[in-house]
Amino acid sequence: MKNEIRVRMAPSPTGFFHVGSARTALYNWLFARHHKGKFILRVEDTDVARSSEKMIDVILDGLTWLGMNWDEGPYFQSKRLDIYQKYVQQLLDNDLAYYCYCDPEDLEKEKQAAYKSKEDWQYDRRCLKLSPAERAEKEKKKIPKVVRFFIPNQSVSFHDLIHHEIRREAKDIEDLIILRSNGVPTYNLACVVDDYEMGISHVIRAVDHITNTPKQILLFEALGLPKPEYAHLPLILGHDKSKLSKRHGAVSLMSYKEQGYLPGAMVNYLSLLGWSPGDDREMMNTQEIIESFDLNRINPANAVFDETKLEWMNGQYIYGMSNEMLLQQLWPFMIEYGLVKEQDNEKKKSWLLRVCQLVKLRLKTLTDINDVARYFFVEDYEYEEDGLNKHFNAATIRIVEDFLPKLEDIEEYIALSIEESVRNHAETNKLKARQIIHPLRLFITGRQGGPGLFETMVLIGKERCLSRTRRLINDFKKQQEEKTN
RNA sequence: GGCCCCAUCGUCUAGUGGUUAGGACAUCACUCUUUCAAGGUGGAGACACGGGUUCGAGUCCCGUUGGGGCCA
Repeated sequence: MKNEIRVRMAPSPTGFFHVGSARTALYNWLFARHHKGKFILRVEDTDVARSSEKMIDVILDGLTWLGMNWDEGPYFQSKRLDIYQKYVQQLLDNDLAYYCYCDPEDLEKEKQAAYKSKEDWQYDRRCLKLSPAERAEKEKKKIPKVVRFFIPNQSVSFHDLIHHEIRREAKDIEDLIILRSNGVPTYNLACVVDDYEMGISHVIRAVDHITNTPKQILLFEALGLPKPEYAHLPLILGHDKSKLSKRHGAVSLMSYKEQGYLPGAMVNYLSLLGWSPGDDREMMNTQEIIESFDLNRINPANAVFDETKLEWMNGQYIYGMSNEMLLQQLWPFMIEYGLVKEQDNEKKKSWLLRVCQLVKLRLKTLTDINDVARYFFVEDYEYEEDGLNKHFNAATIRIVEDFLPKLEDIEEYIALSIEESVRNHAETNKLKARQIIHPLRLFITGRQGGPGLFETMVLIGKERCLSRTRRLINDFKKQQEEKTN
C-alpha cells in the first residue's frame, strides 16, 4: 500500500475532451498499468459554475473509447468542500494563512496599472499587517474575505522526473488565495489536499502547470503532508507551434472518432507524441506500449500534432484489421451515408466482407468509405470530371458499346472470365486492353482509380455493370442528338 | 514586463563524450500495376549560434538567440 503507484486524471469539465488532456490521461494510465498501480479519476469542478452530467460523460466516453479504464472515481471536488475547508482552517490556526479583505476588483486595477507601466506586481500583504482593531472593523462591516496562503521566505526546488531539478525563489511567488469568499477552494489548495487524500504517488500533468508546482509544494510542507513525485509533460502544439487549441481546428478527442479514426491508432499515435520506446518501433498495440512505457523516456520538448502521420497510422490499422472487424467499425458510417440498411448486415454479410477486403487498403479513415466505395452500394455516385473529359467521347463510347455484348454473354461472372473476355475482345479488335478497361471503370464506378476492375465488377454484379454502362452510352447519344438538332 | 520550461531533418523521434548522426510521416525519383492506392528500391533533408571543458562535444558547462508556457 505504501509504495503503491497511484496516479490521477483531473479534468475540469469544460464540455469537451481536448486531445492534449487525452494524451496526459493516457500517460497517467500507461504509467499506472505498467506499474500495476491505480488510475484515479477526479473531476475538478470547483471553478465551473455548473458542471452538468453531460460534460463529465464526454470525458468518460473519451476514456472508454480509448480503452482507458479507471480504478477509482470519478470523485467530484464540488462535493468535498468541507474537506478543503478543514485544511484551510489548519493553516489559519498555525498562522500559515491569513484573511484578506481586499476588493478583488481594486487589486485587479492595481495589477493592470502595474503591467501597463511594465512593472511586476504582487499582492503586498496589506491585510496581514492589519491591526486587531482594523480587522475587527472589517469583520463588523461584514466585508467579504478570502484566505491567502503565506509564502514563506525560502527558495523551493523539486525534482521533476522529466525536467530534473527545478528551482524557484519564494519572492517570485505571491501569497495566493486558497479559499474564496464563498468558501470554495482554489485550484492549488484543492489539488494538494486531494492528491494527499487520494494517496497520489505521482502527479503527471502538462508543463503548463509547472509554475503551480512550487506553490503546491509549499502547501504540502505547510500542511505537514508528504509530497508526491512530479512529472511535467511537454505540451502538444498546433502547426504554428502554439499550444494546441480550438483555433487549430479539430482538438476534441471525439471529433477524431467522428472523423473515422480508430481508438488503437489514436492511442498509438498519442503515445508517440513525446515518448518513444527507445528503439525503432512505432506500430505498437496498447499492450506493447504499456510494457515499454517509462517516464524516463519522455522527451521534454513540446511536440507538434501531425495529423498526416495520424492519418497514415490509422490507415495501417485499418489495413491490418480482419474484414469482420472492419465491417463492424464501418457499419455506423455506412448507415449514416445511406450505403446500407440495418437489415443488410445479415442479408449481405458475405458480400459486404468482400467489399471490405477490396477497399481496405485505400481507407485512411472510416469515413473514407463514402468516397472510396460509394459506387458499390448506390447508384448516385459521381463521375470524375477529368475522367469524363477523357472517355466521354464518340471513339471511346464506340469501343465500350462494341464490347458490351461480350460482357452480356459471360456465363460465369467471375473476375477471370471478365478479364479473359476483355482481353480477347481487345486482341481481335486490335486494341489495348486498357482502352476498354479505363472507360469501363469510369462508366461503372465514376472513378479513374480503384481496386482491380474485374473484382470490382463481380461485386457490383453483371446487371448493374451493364445498366450503368448503357446509361452512359445513352446519355452520350442523347447529347449528340441534341447537338445536331 | 516578471518568472519558468524547451531547442537533432518540414513534422514525430533515436542518440547519455569517439556514429558515414539512425528510423518513421511527409516530399521527390524509379519500380510493380488495367488504374488509383499500397508495396519495394533509391534520393534530398537536421545537431540554432557563440564561448568554454576535453586528445575528442549533437552529447557536459556558461552565454546569446529563438520558440513556448504561466502570471492573464
